[in-house]
Amino acid sequence: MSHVAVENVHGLDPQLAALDLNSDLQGVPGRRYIPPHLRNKEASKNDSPGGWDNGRSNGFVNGFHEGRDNRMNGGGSFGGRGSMRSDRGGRGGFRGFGYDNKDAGGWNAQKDTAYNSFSGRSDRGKSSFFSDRGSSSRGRYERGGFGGGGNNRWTDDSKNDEDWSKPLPPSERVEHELFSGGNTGINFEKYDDIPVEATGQNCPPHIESFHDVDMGEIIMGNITLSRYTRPTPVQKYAIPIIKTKRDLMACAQTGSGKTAAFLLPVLSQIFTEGPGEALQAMKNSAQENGKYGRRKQYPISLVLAPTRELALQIYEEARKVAYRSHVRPCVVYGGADIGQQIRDLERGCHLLVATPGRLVDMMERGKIGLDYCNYLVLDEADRMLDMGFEPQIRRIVEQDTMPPKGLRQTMMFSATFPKEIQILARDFLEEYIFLAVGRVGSTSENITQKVVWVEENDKRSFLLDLLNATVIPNEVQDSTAESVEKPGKESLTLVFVETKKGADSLEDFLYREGYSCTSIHGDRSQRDREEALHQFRSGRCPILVATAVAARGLDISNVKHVINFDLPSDIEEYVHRIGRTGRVGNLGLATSFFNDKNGNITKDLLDILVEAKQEVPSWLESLAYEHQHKSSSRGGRSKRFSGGFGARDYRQTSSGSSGGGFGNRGARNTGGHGGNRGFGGGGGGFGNFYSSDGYGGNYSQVDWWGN
DNA sequence: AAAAAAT
Repeated sequence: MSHVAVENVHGLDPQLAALDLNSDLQGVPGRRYIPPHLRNKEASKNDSPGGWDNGRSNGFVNGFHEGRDNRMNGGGSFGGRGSMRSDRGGRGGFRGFGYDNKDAGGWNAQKDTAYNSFSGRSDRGKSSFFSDRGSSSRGRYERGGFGGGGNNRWTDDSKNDEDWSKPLPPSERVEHELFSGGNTGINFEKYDDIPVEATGQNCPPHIESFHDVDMGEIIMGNITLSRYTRPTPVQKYAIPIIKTKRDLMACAQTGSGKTAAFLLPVLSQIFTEGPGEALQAMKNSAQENGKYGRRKQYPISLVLAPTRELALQIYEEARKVAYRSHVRPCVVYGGADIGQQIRDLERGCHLLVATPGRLVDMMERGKIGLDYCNYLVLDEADRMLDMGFEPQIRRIVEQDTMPPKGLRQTMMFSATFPKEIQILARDFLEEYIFLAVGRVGSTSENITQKVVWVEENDKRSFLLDLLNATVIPNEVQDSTAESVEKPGKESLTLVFVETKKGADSLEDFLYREGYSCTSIHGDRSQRDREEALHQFRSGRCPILVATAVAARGLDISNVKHVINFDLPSDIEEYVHRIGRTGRVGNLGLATSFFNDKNGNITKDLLDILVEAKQEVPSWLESLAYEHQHKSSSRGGRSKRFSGGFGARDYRQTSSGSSGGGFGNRGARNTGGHGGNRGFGGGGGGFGNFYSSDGYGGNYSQVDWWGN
């Protein structure tokens, strides 16, 4: 479901709307990159110790006050506004935005039709195909098309006998489909001094350029098409490690290019080595089942991810890296029609991206055999190995036919990796190399982090003020001249809440307030989830209200602001959430609403802020100190708790960062909950403009979980 | 107590 603003109910104050974190300093030759925490120091000094800030005229903006050009773009192009809400259950609206299939037989049917018409289309159809492309994602409905690289028929023996390291012929259409998305210009040149730790026997030297290691013709071509110029820090280290067939546990900050760090070398290896035994296994399978009948697929590589949308995203990325190769990537995940996914698998599957539950299902149905899976990747590995997922991972990796560790190559990636999970992870690794780019679990300094004290009852009105200061209502977003100057400058805001119910009600509220918004959480149908993400990505709905489902891994360009309407209860979740902004060298802003309920995260949050060189509100420092003395023992297998074992302490080594956590303990006597936490110049600056609309009282009667 | 992940 998506909400598009009915009208511009909130006037736009140009001065406040100037949040433009992806600012002019980016990409301007000859001008030095200045990280957000170092910019506009003069203004910062004026801030009260309470931090957040003085109000509307100089908050949020990090020194960039240039006004935005407020041009009309006829924003209502989205169809009948009155029907905007009809999509919640049904299938209203949205035609013309990729949902142009009139067949109402379920959303999976759309894939079929899209694919059929797609594949049936000759190049004559190209012009219309190109021209109706808004910004990026052509979307999932063509997946399984030619995108995997062109070998739609593994049964074509003449092709299988070919050298997998040689590229297949190019296709202008596929190329355009895969690579016409937003430019992922990576500004990691500035990060050469980032501390890197690579431990383990015989760790190969890192590379400085993609040309420093032989990844073959296909990969190099696709790197060029993807407009990757230099490897990011994690790629510099992970690529040679993976190329030398080593197991790997890799930790690198959000948005630092982890996906390509494993896809490039893994696919490079597959291209070099060819299908091997898997080919014969598939031929046998085909003979048993009839040439065009059911075939069990034996992927050479498996990538596991914790959410469906992340799996889809990795799959899309894999299609790029596999372009012009013999490797056909597939993706399977729950919530979508399994028959459709099976048919896609049967067209050939050499690299499989999956969520665990659906993969187990596929294995039990005999559609997937992991017997020849030589490459296993756990993305968001700490999540995949925590309590919710660990049994399923063991089921897939240890209790089936996958080659044991030592025979297969196992790689794990995450931005966070609590020590206990690292230990658990060793079960799946052999002679592995531990790689930490930056400190494990730390946040990018490209993200300006703000923590502001907001009582539960004030959250909604505060959010509105925040949005008014940082979001341009849909109707006045420009799409013309300025966009040409700064491509893709849409400003997206991602609002995290703790519960599914909370997501529904907050989206509803924002909709009633006139904002173009949508929401995503695990109780939505898969179709709605993907639709919401698409509406957000495309900028159609520049506000997305989300639960933890969107916290990890999703790479959405133009997310300028992440708002923790509710703070999460553990610091890893916080790190991943705010990591939806400030990606690949861009700047971002993260604002977190903090109150009495968030005591459990106080200490870790403080550590994170200090580590990322962010301003720390003095009240937070005080609370952390109090909390440290108050709570002592709490248990939990996958959590770190209590004082002294904070966020920074689960690096594998204990070097560096001695103390320094509490910059100024003297401040503790400000009294914790005392008056020092003001957020609007002089207590309640952001008044309760909206508190009398009948919803505040209602809200205060429900408990913390909305029950 | 919540979210996620198969049906």
